[in-house]
Amino acid sequence: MLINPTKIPAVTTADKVFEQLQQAIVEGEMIAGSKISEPELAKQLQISRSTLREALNRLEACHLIERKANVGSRIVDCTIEGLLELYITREALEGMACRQAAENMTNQEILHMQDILASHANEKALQDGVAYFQKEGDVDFHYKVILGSHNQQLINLICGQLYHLVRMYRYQFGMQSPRATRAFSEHSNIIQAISDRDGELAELLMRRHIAASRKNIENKIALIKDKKLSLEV
Amino acid sequence: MLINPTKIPAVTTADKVFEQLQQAIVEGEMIAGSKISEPELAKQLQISRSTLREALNRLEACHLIERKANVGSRIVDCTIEGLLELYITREALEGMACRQAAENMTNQEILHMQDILASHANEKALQDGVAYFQKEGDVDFHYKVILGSHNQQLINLICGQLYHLVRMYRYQFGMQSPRATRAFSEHSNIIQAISDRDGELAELLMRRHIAASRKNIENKIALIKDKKLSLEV
DNA sequence: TTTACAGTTATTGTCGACAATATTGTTTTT
DNA sequence: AAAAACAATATTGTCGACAATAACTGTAAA
Repeated sequence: MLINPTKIPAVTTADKVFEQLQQAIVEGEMIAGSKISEPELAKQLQISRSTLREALNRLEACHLIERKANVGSRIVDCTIEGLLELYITREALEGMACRQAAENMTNQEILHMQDILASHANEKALQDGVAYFQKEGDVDFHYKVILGSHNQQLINLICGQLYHLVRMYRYQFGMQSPRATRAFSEHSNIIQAISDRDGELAELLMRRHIAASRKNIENKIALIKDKKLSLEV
Repeated sequence: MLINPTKIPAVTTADKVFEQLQQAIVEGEMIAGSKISEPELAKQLQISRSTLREALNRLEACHLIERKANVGSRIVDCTIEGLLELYITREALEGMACRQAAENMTNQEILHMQDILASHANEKALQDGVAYFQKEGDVDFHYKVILGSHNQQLINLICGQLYHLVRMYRYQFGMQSPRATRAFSEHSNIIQAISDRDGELAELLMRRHIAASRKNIENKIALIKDKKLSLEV
């Protein structure tokens, strides 16, 4: 399973450290909001501070850490507002990517994507609708669409930066989508629009698909707030 | 005039070098596509290679240079495809930013933006429609909208990364928009939609505004190709 | 008791040197 | 003569040490 389709094999040690730290941050092994001590972490990883700083620079580039001059680096905090902002941004970027995919994907690419979805459908039938998201089928589908846009600018922005944050939020907030079956049919409709070369519809459906996830989250949050309120009163 | 509204005062020398190089690349002083020699440039700037590399990392983060491991850094070169991809991306991101601006801007911010436009209108009248774009009034307007979205994710992506490239392309291709007056009225309509709190319309108008620029460029390119063709034949 | 200041400590930023890798030019072999 | 292998050179990646800045602690004054 391909987690990051734009990944270039890490050759330098700074690259490897970057990937290692990226995973550690995304999966919550390094706790969000905490400060990073360069000397300590360097000793722990058995590398020099320069090499570590090289890796930290790249982590900063994909917004997984924040740096202040002469002060230091902190792992980003996951906030509700940040999560919603991320979804808004995804809606804009992936919507456009989907439109471009409808225009630019090759017939072969489309066929391949249809195959993937069909195989997911089988797995889903077997495992009663739970497997799809647990196996990152969702992420996989979105990646396929994004790459299908053939727009390097969009690909870089979404895969290179946005999606690390997306995965981080998924881990931090333990989001196993309960919307699996509905999302599956939405994916199916999107692919249909793409294969019809209907860019406008494809964008619309993708935006709805992401907006639905966002609203789902907003509802949950509102629910939690209500509960808290009722507990407090 | 505020070129980069998200700019934090550069405190460290690496920061200053970064800004210096950024400007040099954007304005074409360092020629696009050329290779960067770390030892040479470091000596030229009278800083150590480590400091230079720190700056190069940030330039890479905003896609102004490209690095290959163990090979080196090159300044990105501006291609027609890249330019069009950039406009597509802007359409998606700034369209959404505009929608959010309609939802999130304070009344005061809206009033301020209306004032700005009005003052531009006067200048324009005085200087016969040329001044607006030369004074970066266009960039300024777009910045205001983006910041007005109050969406940090969008702001970071657009101002932190996309717009350096946008400005680079403007310099490289010598784009003084001839669409000044039309763009001005488009800006006016967008502000109206924002002040009406009509997010949907605001997004639509902004997307049209950017798409119109893109199509304008596409037409020019087609024209050039035709000329070349007729010369060749 | 709180606040302001000074000295101390620790962390970050910068530097020059060394090691590893890629490129170039030369020699050797087919 | 062309291609391949090898050596020489230059460039990038990594390291440890020093300098500059910020954070902390303790002391003195209000």
